[in-house]
Amino acid sequence: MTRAWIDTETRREQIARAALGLIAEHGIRGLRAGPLARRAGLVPSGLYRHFESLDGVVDAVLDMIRGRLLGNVEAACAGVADPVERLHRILRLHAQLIREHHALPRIIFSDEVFGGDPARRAKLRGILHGYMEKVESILRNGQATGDVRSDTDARTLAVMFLGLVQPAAILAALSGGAFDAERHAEAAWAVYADAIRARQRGRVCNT
Amino acid sequence: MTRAWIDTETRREQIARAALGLIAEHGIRGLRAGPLARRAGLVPSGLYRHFESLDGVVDAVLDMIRGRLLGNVEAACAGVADPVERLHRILRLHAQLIREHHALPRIIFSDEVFGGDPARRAKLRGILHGYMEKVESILRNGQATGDVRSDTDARTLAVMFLGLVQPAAILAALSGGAFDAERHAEAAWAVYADAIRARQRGRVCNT
DNA sequence: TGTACATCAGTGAACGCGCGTTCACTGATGTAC
DNA sequence: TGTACATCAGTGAACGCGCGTTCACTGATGTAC
Repeated sequence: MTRAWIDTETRREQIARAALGLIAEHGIRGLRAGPLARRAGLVPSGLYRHFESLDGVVDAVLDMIRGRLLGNVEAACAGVADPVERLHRILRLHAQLIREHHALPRIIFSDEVFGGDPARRAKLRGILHGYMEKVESILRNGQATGDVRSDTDARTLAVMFLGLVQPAAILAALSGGAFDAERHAEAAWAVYADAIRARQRGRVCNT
Repeated sequence: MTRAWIDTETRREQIARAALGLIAEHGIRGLRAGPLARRAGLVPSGLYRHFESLDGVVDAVLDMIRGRLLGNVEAACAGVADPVERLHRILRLHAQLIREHHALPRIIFSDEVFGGDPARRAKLRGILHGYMEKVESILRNGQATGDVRSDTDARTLAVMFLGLVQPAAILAALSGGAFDAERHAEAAWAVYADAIRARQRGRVCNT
């Protein structure tokens, strides 16, 4: 077998990507040295040229996820001013992301990340908080301009926003794709957008 | 040390309860024979008098969860006719349940359950589906009586309902309780209830 | 009411397997002179 | 321009630990006669 001589930077990426795939298929418990190495095209012991341990790989995966999430936010906001429209685009991208990487919910909710090392837990919290803060600031912005209702605080609306995809992601993962998360996201969005929009809340004219 | 001679039925319960506690504290990976046995007041090998394997314990825990969830639904519906009020009560009970048993989200999203054995995955799916169907039927009921908007299908509204607590549960678990899931649930409920209620959707009078 | 026996919940020691990680090595790549 | 050498990505074999599970046992409880 001919050895591929690849510099550590791209190897790290390959390995992280392979890890993401493995996790998507078998959960974080499926992230084992053997299969991971094979998938990345080397031998188990070879992993340790590029990572100190498997934990290091998990960290790299988390970094990757953070990047994608924040990338989504930026992409969604680029060239769009309306806060509600921004959220809509974030939601769509998020739903797509989950379709492409079933791994996402699995990583975020895994004990590996959840229970285990406090440092890693803090890291995950940082990621979620970062993402949520973006959403929250968009909402607050909308409240300032009068596009979004002000009688509910932005944080609550932001957490609700997360709730638009999250359960759908789980149902999709459990049903093996039978449940269409993107479709749900779209339908739920209509309700949500309608609910957060500022309007005169009074009696309705039947005319 | 004096041995406690306890019949297998109550032992199974004790063990399942101990498992729930362990999972709450350390995630499903924390469900190991040693600590579990100690917590239940026996020796590791003693577990195998009552369960075939640790997998069996997990199954028992799942059964326990199913029982609690469906119990909540029943309790919430007892003596209440209004569908929206029913949902409100379910939501409150659910939020309480999560506060008392941080384990819940951890189990539901764990790979142990998620990735691993297809049979167990099906079981979890059954639990979630059962729960969701109850919610859905309440919503459909509301649509029939005209209390709930009919322009969105009940399933979508049901999944959204799950989304009211779920992200909150995760944030609470990650923040070690700093984030108050029950409080969020209540605030989010106001928005949700308002959104699902049937109303004339037309122009609004400013009087 | 006492005795014999089956059953069953408990114990500690040991087994064995999976799997992450280490180690000593090989050979390619880059660089100094 | 060729040679010597440091560096670094690769390999296979082996190690070692954690942990689920098994086993042979002990002694309590329930029951038949």
